[in-house]
Amino acid sequence: MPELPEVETIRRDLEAEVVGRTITSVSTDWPKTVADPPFELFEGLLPGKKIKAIKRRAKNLIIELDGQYLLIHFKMTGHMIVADASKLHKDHWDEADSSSNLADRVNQFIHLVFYLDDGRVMALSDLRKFARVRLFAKEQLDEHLSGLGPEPLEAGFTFKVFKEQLAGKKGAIKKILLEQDVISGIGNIYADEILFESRIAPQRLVPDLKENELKAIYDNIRKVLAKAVKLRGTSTSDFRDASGAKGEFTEVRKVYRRTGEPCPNNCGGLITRMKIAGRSSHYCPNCQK
DNA sequence: TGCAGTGTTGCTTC
DNA sequence: CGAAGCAACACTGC
Repeated sequence: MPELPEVETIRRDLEAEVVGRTITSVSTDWPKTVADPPFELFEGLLPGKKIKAIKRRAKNLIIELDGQYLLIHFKMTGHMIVADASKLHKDHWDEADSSSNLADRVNQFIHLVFYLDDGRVMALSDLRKFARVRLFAKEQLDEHLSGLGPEPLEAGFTFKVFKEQLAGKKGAIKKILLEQDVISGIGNIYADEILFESRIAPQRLVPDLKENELKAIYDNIRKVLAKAVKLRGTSTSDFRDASGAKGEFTEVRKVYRRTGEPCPNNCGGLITRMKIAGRSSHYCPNCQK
């Protein structure tokens, strides 16, 4: 789930908690988590590396080490936990926590652990095991990120840039908002929320959108994402911040996963779900035209 | 019980 | 070229 607001929440937490620490060792129960280099090499390269900074580009978290960069893409269910090492058992991934709430049983889904020099760990929890970690030199990192579209919350993302990015696009606006080379960082939750706030139906084709409609979408991309960052993300499923807390956008989201509920605009319509480009889209057929 | 559905992305196929 | 399907996994909910 981690989209821009969730990855940014993780980034801020890690920046506060682990910058300046040195990695003492690494451990895994799912070596495929490390895509490059192979884990046998990876685990030998990291001990002794100091964490210099924590950055984010699109939905990627970037941990800057001495001259190298750890890039983590969380895909569907990945997130980072910082805790005292004593909270992890030696065989922590074989131990089920007592909580009945699946997503709170963090230990069970930890697949990669960075032990730190202050007795804590920085751990990747990932129920579905789709997350991937890569270790890069600067040039490789830049190359890896080179195809991404603009960061929607940065000053450079103007209405003019937005329209340039949409030039030549022919598909449904919902589908285009999810394309990371058009705008980076938006996923299924926030695409639905942005279109609801903009009163635009998700299946509307980009070439048919009028200037004022494009402006509404542009404004709401920034408003919705900024609000979600402020509220530390959405936890309709497993997302947790580095301390294990849920994101508060979950409570204020208006359409995502609210199929059948009354429209929050009190228009009398019901939130409807439809598939667009293979993805669930939630919207109010009454308000969104 | 079984199976469709789930936040992402990239690869394959047509 | 684009669009669609699917795979990578594990769990939820109908």
